[in-house]
Amino acid sequence: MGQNRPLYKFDSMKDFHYSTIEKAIRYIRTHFKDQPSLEDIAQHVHVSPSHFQKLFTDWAGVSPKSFLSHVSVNYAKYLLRERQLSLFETAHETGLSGTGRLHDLFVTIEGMTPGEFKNNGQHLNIYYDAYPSLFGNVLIASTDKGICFVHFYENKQKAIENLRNEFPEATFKNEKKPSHDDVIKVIEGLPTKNKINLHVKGSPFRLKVWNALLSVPEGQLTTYKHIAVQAQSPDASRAVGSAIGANPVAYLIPCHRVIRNDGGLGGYMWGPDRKCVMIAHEKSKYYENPVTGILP
DNA sequence: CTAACTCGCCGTT
DNA sequence: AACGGCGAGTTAG
Repeated sequence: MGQNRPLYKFDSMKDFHYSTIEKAIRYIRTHFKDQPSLEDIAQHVHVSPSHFQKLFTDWAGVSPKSFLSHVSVNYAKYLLRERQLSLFETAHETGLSGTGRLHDLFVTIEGMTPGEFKNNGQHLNIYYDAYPSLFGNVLIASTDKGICFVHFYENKQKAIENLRNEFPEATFKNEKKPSHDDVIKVIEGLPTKNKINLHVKGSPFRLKVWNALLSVPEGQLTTYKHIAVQAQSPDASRAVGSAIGANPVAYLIPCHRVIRNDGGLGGYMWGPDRKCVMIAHEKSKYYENPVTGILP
């Protein structure tokens, strides 16, 4: 399984890696029934098989062949079945044990005060910068109370615009902060030095939903319905969907760990492919080969 | 037995 | 009043 292995030698390689990997994953998802060979996949992403093999293994920690078994429609269904057996216990027991690599438990939400909320961020200093990450480029921003914005992006200017849009009256400084590095660490599944604070704005209902998400451990899945129950609105699955979609801090509030009750992947703000990659990658750290024997 | 469809849910804009 | 990152029940194959 090998966790904690260095994933890259150079940061600048990350983005190239990710786009190649994403392309490969997309190919695998749409062709999984054909069980494409290493050659097939490598050819599709225009890389030599041997190079692709290395690239992929460096990125994921498992070979493409092993990885293939993670990504399929049946995979999600399988997880769902497994989840039904033990979700309550595992989520709660593991969630509170504090052992292992449950970074999300170290994340706490501090809602914005009504004032900050209403003023659109007036008198708020916001420090932001763009970073490459395991799952593509991210724009990270923080106030002095905590992280307030994490968006994956294709177009940097657009992303910055979204950020300004979120807090129209705030003062922005293009400046790196130490807390930003912790965010990257979490995204890469590595331990962080410090506890991470979130400083986000949202209605009481949204905060409830986001808090519920924080109790979903890394590598596990839950459903919109289940979150609705936890938020004490058991019939509000759909509203939960919108609330999750409005999550301003990607990955830290793990909206990628929520799938449909029927086993479907569900939507994702930053593309279903990316969601699928995240799920598969997290899962691959826990099981070497979880679905052997149940593929079609 | 699945896959598509319908219709109800409920917090936001 | 309309619109979703949804779900349960129903129907068509």
